[in-house]
Amino acid sequence: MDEQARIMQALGGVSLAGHSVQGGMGLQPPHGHDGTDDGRKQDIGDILHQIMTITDQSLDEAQAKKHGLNCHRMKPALFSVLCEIKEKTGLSIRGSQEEDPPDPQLMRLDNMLLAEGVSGPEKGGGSAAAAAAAAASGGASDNSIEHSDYRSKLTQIRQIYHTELEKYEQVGACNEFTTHVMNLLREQSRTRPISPKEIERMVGIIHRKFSSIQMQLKQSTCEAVMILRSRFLDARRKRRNFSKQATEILNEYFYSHLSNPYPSEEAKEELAKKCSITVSQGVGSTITVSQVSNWFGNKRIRYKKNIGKFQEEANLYAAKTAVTAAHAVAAAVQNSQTNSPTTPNSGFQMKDEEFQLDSAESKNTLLTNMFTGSSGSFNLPNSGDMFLSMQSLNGDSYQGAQVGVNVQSQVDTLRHVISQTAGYSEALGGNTMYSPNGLNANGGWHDAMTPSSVISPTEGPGSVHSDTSN
DNA sequence: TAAGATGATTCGGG
DNA sequence: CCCGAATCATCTTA
Repeated sequence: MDEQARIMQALGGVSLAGHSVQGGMGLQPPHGHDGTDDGRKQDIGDILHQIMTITDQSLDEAQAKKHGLNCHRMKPALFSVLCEIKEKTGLSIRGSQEEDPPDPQLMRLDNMLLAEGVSGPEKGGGSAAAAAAAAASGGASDNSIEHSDYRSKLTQIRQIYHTELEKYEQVGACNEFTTHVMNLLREQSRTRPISPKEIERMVGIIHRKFSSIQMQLKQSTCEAVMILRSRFLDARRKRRNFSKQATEILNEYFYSHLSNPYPSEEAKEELAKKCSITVSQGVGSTITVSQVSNWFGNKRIRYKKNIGKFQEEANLYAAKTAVTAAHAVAAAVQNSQTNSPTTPNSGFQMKDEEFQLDSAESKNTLLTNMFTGSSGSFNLPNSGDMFLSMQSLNGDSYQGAQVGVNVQSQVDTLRHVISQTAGYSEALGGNTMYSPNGLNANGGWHDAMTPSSVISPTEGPGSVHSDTSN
């Protein structure tokens, strides 16, 4: 290696200048006055030349020459000179490289591979990978398809990594190579001085080389994992719109609980299930609870941000819900008439007079009183606000009011049909779905408590509950 | 292809 | 941990 080159250089220095070998055993300065010196000089120059050119020759030739040199009468002298040179150059060599502290980068890589479940315990790697994947996904996902995909890819990487690593570690490529080099050095030690320290150093170099290969392996493994991960995350980020039915279900719920659009955990689950059912026949994907949460989060914020934009949608769903509720009521009528035990709308009787109230505010207050037992302490907009918003945004107050009236009358007629359960009363009496009644002056829902135990009118009693506000 | 819609993510607050 | 808000990235639509 470079050391050899250095020695060669030193030897070259001997042949050219000769000063560096002053005092060498039996060797005289090349510029001595003795006639005999010329002959020796010639000799040495010859030998050195042979040595220098030995690498240019074929193996056989070199072998032969090597033997010749080995047996040369000047060999011991030259050898000792080389020893001396080496002694001197050795210092600089030694100074040039030592230190071998645990590489911080290597440690980082190791840690990462361990964390990613690549270099961890062999068999349990799957779970580690899953954990890593779960961590990567924020722990809130159950998209098992992508998980398994990710895991299998990770396993692949892991396998490649281990087989490669084995080549360097367990199979002992490193040791093999080391012994080979040591043999070579032993062989060479006959023609040139090789100290144990030097061998040690050589071994060190080899080990470093191998560990740098290992490092590269780890590095590229890490890279692969990172790429895989980013792809995985990208895939997660890649969104697909929900199916129309799913959106409809969510919207129905949202607008029928507009005063408090915070579905409980169970409600979310139920919605997710419902949406998944309708979705699955279309696309085949499922909607998770967290997706429902996302949806409601987005919906709330966007609705609040621009109520006008959603007014039409709100009206649509209000009407739709009212119609659905009408069916439900009709069914309830039948049920109550037949006194069917399957309908849980048993005891709770709503007084008609309570439904005669026109003001949304008083209605809400009343409902609140009814269900919470407290006097309306929160800040609700009056019905004027509600139509005002429609007016200003639709540019047609009459139309907006008309819709409200239509729904209202529809609801009113329904109200008189039958005494209602709490759920129906909210669906009808508290039919705030087409107005932002739930929003207080600050634009927040938090104060607008709706009657507890709200039941989605589209489903009948006891289906999706959303009561507790958060 | 730009603009708008929409699902997902991130961040700070309670 | 949930929420609102801001933002990102993709999908849809005109």
